Amino acid sequence: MTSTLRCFRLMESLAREPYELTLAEICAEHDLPKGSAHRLMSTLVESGFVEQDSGTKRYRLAGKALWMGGAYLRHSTLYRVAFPVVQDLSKRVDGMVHLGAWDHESVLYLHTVGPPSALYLFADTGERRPLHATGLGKAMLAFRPESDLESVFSRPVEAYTEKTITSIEAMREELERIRAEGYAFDDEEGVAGLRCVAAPIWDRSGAACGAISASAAAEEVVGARRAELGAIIREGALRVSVQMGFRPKTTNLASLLGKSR
Amino acid sequence: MTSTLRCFRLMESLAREPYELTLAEICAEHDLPKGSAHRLMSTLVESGFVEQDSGTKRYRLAGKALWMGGAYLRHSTLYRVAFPVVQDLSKRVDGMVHLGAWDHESVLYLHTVGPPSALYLFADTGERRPLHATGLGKAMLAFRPESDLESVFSRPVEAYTEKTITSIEAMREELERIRAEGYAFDDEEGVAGLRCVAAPIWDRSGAACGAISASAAAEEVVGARRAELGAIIREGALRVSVQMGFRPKTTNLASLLGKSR
DNA sequence: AGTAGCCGTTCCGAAATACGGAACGACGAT
DNA sequence: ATCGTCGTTCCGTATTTCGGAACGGCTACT
Repeated sequence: MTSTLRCFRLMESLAREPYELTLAEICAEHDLPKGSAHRLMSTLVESGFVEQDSGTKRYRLAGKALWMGGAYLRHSTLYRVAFPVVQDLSKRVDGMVHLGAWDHESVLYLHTVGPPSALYLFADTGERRPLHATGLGKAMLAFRPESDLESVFSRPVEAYTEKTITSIEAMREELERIRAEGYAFDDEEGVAGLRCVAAPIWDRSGAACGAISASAAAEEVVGARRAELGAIIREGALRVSVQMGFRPKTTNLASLLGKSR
Repeated sequence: MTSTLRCFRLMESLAREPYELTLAEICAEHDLPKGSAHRLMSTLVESGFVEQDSGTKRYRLAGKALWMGGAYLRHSTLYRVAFPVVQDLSKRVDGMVHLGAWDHESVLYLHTVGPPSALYLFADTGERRPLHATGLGKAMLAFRPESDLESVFSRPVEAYTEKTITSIEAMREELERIRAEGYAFDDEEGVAGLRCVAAPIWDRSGAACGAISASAAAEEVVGARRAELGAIIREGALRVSVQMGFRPKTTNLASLLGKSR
């Protein structure tokens, strides 16, 4: 293992709770001698991505880390194209709207816009969540090649709530339903008490590269509200898709948007 | 120079436009032989922070970079405390509200909330801007030790518009005005056509560690509107300060909030 | 179709760097 | 005042990095 990779490992542990570590804690976590850990951390500090608190001597990520993360977003066409749409959707559904990207067989959260009507607190940008237990993930998976589905279920998947779909057969049926309806419905499968509706975003090559979701407390998504949200989100996601260069095979866009509208 | 620091340098060039580079471009930019650059980039790819497009062979930042940037925000108490306040302020002023932190003698943008009434497009999280040409920067500088001011002007400062304050004497007067009014006014000093009003956030130790600003087209911030915005932003920033553990020296908070309210 | 040039990748001996145990020094707690 | 903890420094050994050169695949021009 090269020293560089070791440095990255150490830096990564600063990106997890509790976000601030002493040298001794780092040594314990990575099973390193003090001298080595100190040298590696000094290199990280010199790089500017890590800083050491002059008082507590603890190490933490520096502002440069945020800058680099921002650069990822600035480069992301998905983010740039979807940004105004997500904001618009948040207003139309008056709820929390998420934008996620397909990344290494998981959902990478790119952006979240909260409901205009209420305060919210969420800092999930950059978080990674599983495909099988999120509306975003299911929406993408439904329009991905079979191999991706199999890959997800090649290892046991975690059940986050009692409603989480954990078998590939059940998921296959669910994905069929999603393809038929054009949007995914997450019924407290990832977080208890939280329902969400999601639709995929296709890129120029026709691959489901991302998704948009609207989420709300379970009791708010009942009856006709579900299909209503579905139609809004599906339409927004398609708008993003077209801007991404996606050309629907059917010349009739209406079919993708369902019977409503 | 260690190989690790070289890796970080290469990674940083991927965080700048055009965000995607070929090996040859990296060699040219950093004056490296092909073999060395290839090895360093391979290490970065192995780390997971950089990925190589299988088609174009170009290197770019990977999702892990976003994750790490997000971790910085999740750890930031300033971000967590100010988040709901910034959102509330955006509604009250119906405009763009920025949250910035003091970081290495510049303004580090942590968060932006757009006007609820209109679409906007901004991805400035993680961007760094100078203290002397932003409302956020001036607001902080006004409540910082003199040494910080001198440090900023120890080198020639860039004039972004014809209104940018470039002399330390003029800035000293400006900061005096800010201390008297309790908020900073950026009159197209950073970007032509853009005015903004900003107020500092103090931490437990009484240091101006961040600031909040409201910005709008110059023609929207005229007459009484300026003081109106100032009062709103100042009040919000103080709310954040108190939550950060700041104890105003004056028992009378009203003095910090000015005559209004 | 042929060929020249560009680009990414692989290989290898020489040389510089990383390695980690041990000693040191600065605090804080007992 | 003393012990223990923690971060820092030092140094000989061993491993890794270094970068020139050769290779192979691709594209564009002839």
